Amino acid sequence: MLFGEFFHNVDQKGRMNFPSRMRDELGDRFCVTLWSDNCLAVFSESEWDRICERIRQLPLAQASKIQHYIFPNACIVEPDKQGRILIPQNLRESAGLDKDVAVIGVMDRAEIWDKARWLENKKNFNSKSFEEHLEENGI
Amino acid sequence: MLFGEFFHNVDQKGRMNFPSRMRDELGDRFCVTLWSDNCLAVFSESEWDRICERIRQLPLAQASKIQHYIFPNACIVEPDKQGRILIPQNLRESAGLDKDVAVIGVMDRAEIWDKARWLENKKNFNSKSFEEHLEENGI
DNA sequence: ACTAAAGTGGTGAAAAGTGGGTAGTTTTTA
DNA sequence: TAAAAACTACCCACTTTTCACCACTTTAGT
Repeated sequence: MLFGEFFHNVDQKGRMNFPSRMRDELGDRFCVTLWSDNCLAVFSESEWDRICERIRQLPLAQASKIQHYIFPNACIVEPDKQGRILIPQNLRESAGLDKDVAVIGVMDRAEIWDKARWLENKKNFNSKSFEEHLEENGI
Repeated sequence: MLFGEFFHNVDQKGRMNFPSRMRDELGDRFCVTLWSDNCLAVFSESEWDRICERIRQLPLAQASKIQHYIFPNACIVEPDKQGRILIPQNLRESAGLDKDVAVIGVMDRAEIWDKARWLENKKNFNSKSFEEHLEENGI
């Protein structure tokens, strides 16, 4: 289970540290791909297989759109001895990652956001809207 | 079953003592997460698993909002030998915890409030409105 | 009043995070 | 095709943070 909020930065070489707690959870290789809100999603290999399986089961027409979004913008990364990963430039650009990034745990995946964008996003989802969602969904 | 009202304080390191009676009830690891009213909710691991399961079963679009609220603002804590737990900074900030906090038992969960906010909240929920609620809900 | 439990504060070792150098490989360019 | 440039993996050194532990104080119960 992935959770928490961590702030790191991308160095001049394009490396970024990945929170150690999450590395423990994700295994020593994981998949990074473009996701909704133009953030990057990080999956463990097993979780990634599950996603692929779900996409495989979609009708071809619908699958195609999703496939074109996800797969060209996906890669497998392996942290170095210091726990850093190298995000390919096209992914960094797509997600608008510059220097300061936020890594957040979202249940079965992690997400990498530009820090400023993440903080902005947080503001829009407050306690009140949370309660409404809980109610709507009967939790 | 959790009940009662306890007052503790957070030290400079973000540690806070957790009422021993509640520790007995919650087990030796438990989950703290941001909840409604900007307070923190504390669940036993089994209770937490139940909540996660319910969220997992929601349609992806709806689940996403709730996930983004809860999971980045959640953590699993384990009391130290003195019975203290460490609340991450982002949780303390989100819940507005400074020094004095109130821990209250609410049936199947505990809640952690800033003490002043809790006392303020108590004032607004008096005997009269309690009776009205009982009546509204046919209890 | 004495004993045990609960609560508080502080310290040091280990882990995590950060920056940079170097060497080997690949890509670009003249 | 050869030299230059860019890229990346690996390694080392340093700083910062985290966490487990110890010692002491306060509270509660008999």
